[in-house]
Amino acid sequence: MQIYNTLTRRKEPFTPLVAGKVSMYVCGMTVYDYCHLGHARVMVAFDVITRYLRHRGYDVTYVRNITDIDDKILKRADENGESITALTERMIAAMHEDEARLGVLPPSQEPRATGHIGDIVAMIETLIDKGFAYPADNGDVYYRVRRFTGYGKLNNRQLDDMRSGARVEVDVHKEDPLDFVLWKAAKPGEAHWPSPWGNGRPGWHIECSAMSTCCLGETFDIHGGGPDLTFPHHENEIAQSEAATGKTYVNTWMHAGAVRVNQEKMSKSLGNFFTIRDVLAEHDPEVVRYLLVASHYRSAINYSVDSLVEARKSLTRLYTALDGVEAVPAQIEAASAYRERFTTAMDDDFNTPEALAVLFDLAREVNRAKSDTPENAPALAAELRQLADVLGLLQQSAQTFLKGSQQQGVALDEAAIEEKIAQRKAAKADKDFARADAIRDELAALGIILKDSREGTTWVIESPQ
RNA sequence: GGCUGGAUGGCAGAGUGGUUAUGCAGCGGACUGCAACUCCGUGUACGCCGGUUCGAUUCCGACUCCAGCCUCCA
Repeated sequence: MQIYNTLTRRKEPFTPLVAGKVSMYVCGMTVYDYCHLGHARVMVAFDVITRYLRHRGYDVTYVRNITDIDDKILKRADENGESITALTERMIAAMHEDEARLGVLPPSQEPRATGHIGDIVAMIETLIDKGFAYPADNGDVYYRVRRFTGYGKLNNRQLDDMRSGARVEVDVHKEDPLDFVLWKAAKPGEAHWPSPWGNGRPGWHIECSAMSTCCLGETFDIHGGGPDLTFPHHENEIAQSEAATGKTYVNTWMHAGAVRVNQEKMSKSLGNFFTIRDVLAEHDPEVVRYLLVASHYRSAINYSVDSLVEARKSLTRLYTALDGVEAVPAQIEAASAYRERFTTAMDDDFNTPEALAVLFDLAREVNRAKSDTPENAPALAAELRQLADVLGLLQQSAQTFLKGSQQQGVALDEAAIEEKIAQRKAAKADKDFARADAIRDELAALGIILKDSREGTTWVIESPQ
C-alpha cells in the first residue's frame, strides 16, 4: 500500500508503527459556525481512508479533535449574545448531524481543547524548560521558532525566505516576528484558565500537539487535515511536538484538496462558502458524498450545481443496476477480478475514481446477468454493494434512491402513480396505445419515468437536468 | 519574491513509455407496440517548445497559463 506524504512530497509504502494497527489524527473543526463543503471534503476523505484501512484489516484508531476555545469563538459568542458553551455545543451538535447525513462514521475519539488544558500547560512548561519557548512580559508565552532547526521542513521553507511581518502585525513582545503564541493572556472578562504565566487560554496550534500526543502517543502513523493547514498549523505542530519529545512526531502527513467555487477557493475569509446543511436542503446527501468521492482526495474540486446533477446521474446508474435484484452476500465469490482491481486502486493512495470505475464495470456485469444469467445476479449485486460500502456508497435500497428523497417533492403519492400504471396497463391490453402513451406523458410531465419490463412496470424519479 | 500542486477527448475525471479508464453528453444497432431502462458498437484526447528513446500524453529541461500556501481559514 502506498500513501502520498506531504512531508516528502511523494508516495511511500505505508508501514504502521505497530503491525496491524493504524493511529491517525485529523484536525477537526473550530466550532464557531456551521460546517461548509470544505469541511465535508475532509470528513469524507478521511472517512473513506478509515473505512478502507479497516477493510484491509487494520485496527484503526481515528482521532479528530474539536477546537472549542479560540478567538473566533469568543468573538462570535459575544456577537450572538450567548455563552461560549452554548455556541460550541450548538455547533458541535450541528456538525454531528451534518456528518451523519453524509454517511461519515464517527471518529474513535473526539477530544476537545477545553478538556486538555492540563496537557497543554504541561507541554508548554516542557518547551520553556528546554529553551524552545519563553514567557513575555505581557503574559503571553511564545515559541522560539529559530531554536528549532527543522522549522519549515513540512512546507520546504527557509525561515529567512518568509516575509516575516510583511502581512502580520509585528508584536513587540516577540523575540522574532515569526515566533508564534502558545499561551495567550486573558483580557479582562475573557474566558480563561489558570496557568504558571497567569490566566489565559491556549494558542492556536498547541492544542493539537497536546491532544494527539495524549490520545496516540509521541509518534503516530498518520496526521491529516485540510489543504490550508500545512502552514503554519502543521509546521508549528511539528515544531512543538518534536521539540518537546525529541522524537519524530508523525510518519505520514496527508492533506485533502481544496473545494473551489468559480475556480476560487471556498473559504470563510472569502465568504464564498456553502454550508453542508444548505446543500443538503436541496440535494440527496449520498449525491454530495458521491461528488466528493468521484475525485481523488488530493485534487481540487470545483463545486457547482451542474456537478451535483452529474453526480446524481452517475449514482442513478449504479442504483439502477441494483434495482430489482436481491443482493445475496453469501454467494459472493471469495476472489474476483473486480475485487482485486478495486483493492489495487485503493492501495495506490486511495484512488477512489479508479475504484469507482471498477464499480461501474461491475454494475454493467450485473445488468448483463439480469437478462442473460439471472442466477448470477444476486452475488454480483452483493459484491457491488459490498465494495461500494468501503466508499460509504450504495447502502440504501435502490427503490428509495430512485424514487427520490422526500425533499424532491413528488406531485403524486405512490398509490396514485400505481393507479395510473394500472390504467395504462389496461389501455395497452386493449391496444389503445394512444391512451397508454398519454398516461405515460402525463406522469413524465410530473418527473415520473416509467420503465416496462417482463415483470411489469416500475417507475423512478427523473434526474434533474 | 519564496514554496507547492496542476494543465487529458464536448464536460467531469483516472492512468500509462508502444495496447479500452470510468461517468455524463453524442452517434449507430439490438430490445420495445412506441419509448424509458438495459445491452452491443462507436470517438485515435493528452497546454506550448526542445531533449532522451526504435517509439512520449507518460521521462528530462525551458516556456505559457491556472490554483493554493507564505495572515484566521478544512
